[in-house]
Amino acid sequence: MPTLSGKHRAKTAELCHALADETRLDILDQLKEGERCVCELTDALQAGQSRLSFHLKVLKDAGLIRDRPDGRWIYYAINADAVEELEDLVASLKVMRKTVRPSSRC
Amino acid sequence: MPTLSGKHRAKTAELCHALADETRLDILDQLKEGERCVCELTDALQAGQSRLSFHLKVLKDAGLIRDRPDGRWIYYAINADAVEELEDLVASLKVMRKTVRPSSRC
DNA sequence: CTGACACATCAACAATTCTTGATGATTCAT
DNA sequence: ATGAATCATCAAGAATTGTTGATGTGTCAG
Repeated sequence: MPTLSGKHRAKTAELCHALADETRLDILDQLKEGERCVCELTDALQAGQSRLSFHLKVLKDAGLIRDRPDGRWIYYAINADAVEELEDLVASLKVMRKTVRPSSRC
Repeated sequence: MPTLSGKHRAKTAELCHALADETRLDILDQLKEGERCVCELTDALQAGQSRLSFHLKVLKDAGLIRDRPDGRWIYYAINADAVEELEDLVASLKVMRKTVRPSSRC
């Protein structure tokens, strides 16, 4: 339901912003394999703990991932709902007019 | 074909970055109705010509739009190919393992 | 209770991105 | 030719974003 225009515009921009960073794409690529805690991610990607924590927060705020605290660890995983929102965005881009010249006025 | 990992990662990030701005989402929303020249866009959205030119370049560099010079005007339109790339990205996010705990080591 | 571990948060700095106004190139009308 | 219109580009500053190292919080093992 969140698409290009209207009040969802800001949320759409936030969602895309979260995807607009290579470190965060790496994180998502890891999470595709299943839940991961931060220390596993710092191993897999070669990044400092502070840096990963920052990017995980960006992804979480955008709703792309969720966290599940378990004792001393916090497990992160992809949030399937957010992926659906992305599908809606792409779908809305596909709905294009085929008319070539409906405008004027310059 | 461009997904999360590998050499396409940078291009994916660029694509998402182009979508991560409200002004650019507004532009795409306008272009959904068909081709538009810059002066039509400056009218529709309330933005200076210089500012729109900047964002149009970002969208064009990412491959999301194309331009068609015609005399004194330049018409911009959505590039359908880029939308397909976005579909691939979303599709790659949907392919998730359902296993909950394949990892260890912390 | 103490020390080690996993993680978040903060502060300071670096890097990138966005905005604005000015200038330049090209096209068209007269 | 001249002047106006459309658009790109540039330079400078503002704003946002990302990085790094230090510090703080909660949890577990001994």
